[in-house]
Amino acid sequence: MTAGLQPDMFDPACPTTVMPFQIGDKWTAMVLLCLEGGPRRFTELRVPLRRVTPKVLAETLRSMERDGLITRSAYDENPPRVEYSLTPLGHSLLKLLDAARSWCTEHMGDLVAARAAFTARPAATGS
Amino acid sequence: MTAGLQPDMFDPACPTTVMPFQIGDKWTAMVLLCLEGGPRRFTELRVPLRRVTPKVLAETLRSMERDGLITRSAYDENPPRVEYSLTPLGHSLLKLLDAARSWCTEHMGDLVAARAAFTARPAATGS
DNA sequence: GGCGCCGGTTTCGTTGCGGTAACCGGGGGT
DNA sequence: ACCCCCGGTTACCGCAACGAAACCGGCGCC
Repeated sequence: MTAGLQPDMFDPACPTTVMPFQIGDKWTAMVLLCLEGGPRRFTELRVPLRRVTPKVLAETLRSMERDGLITRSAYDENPPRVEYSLTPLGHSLLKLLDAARSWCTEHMGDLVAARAAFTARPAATGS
Repeated sequence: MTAGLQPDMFDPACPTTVMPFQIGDKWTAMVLLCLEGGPRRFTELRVPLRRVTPKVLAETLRSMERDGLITRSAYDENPPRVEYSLTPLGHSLLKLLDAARSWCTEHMGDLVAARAAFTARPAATGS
């Protein structure tokens, strides 16, 4: 069943959006996650990331390839087929990403609470 | 001895600049590191981060305060004194930052090598 | 012959982060 | 009177990232 690549697995309204992390470009972490279950094709990657335009996805994949996180395999078939898969380096980065995700699930409540408390500030009633 | 806050501890030429991480804003991780050894004042923070302008540092500190990573303590003295210190949440984030730094020291060689190999590409000599 | 699939590229526009420079207010030193 | 210190704020600017839309070439299908 395509190993859990649902169209909305990266909902932009997901609260983790507010978390203070970034791995590579905006979509790098999500690509990493999508490739965790094995190689994927270009259009296949656009499904869970369906808001991303081909241009941006291509840029992301290029820089990830350049950094040795993924490999690109093009098969001369018809229709053309291109598969992206994680390298060992990509896998190791995935572990770090998991650590970051653990931090998020563990502390997101604190962060949201801190923001709420900050918004409801004393408003500097000096007078 | 100000616990190791040297002016060049975050050299912009540092190779870790190429690493695919980001915690919060550009300077957040460095502020975290600077506060590891105890509370620091505004101008004191500008020493190791001496390239950062007061505006940007203020923005960074504000958002960190908003997220509950640091606390701001203003003392009504003369000259005015303001101290920033880590919260427990900030400390926990520091641990994650350490994990990221470990990944960097461990895999930076791979990444640099991958980039070098990618630059020296076969250049698609189709003809 | 026209349409669609696949894996992109090209062009253009917008947005927002980061940076530069100047200024501020209150006090103290000389 | 003048300047400096501290902890900022304000106005302005440039660049790179992100995004929308259109296009591309080779092939198969109908």
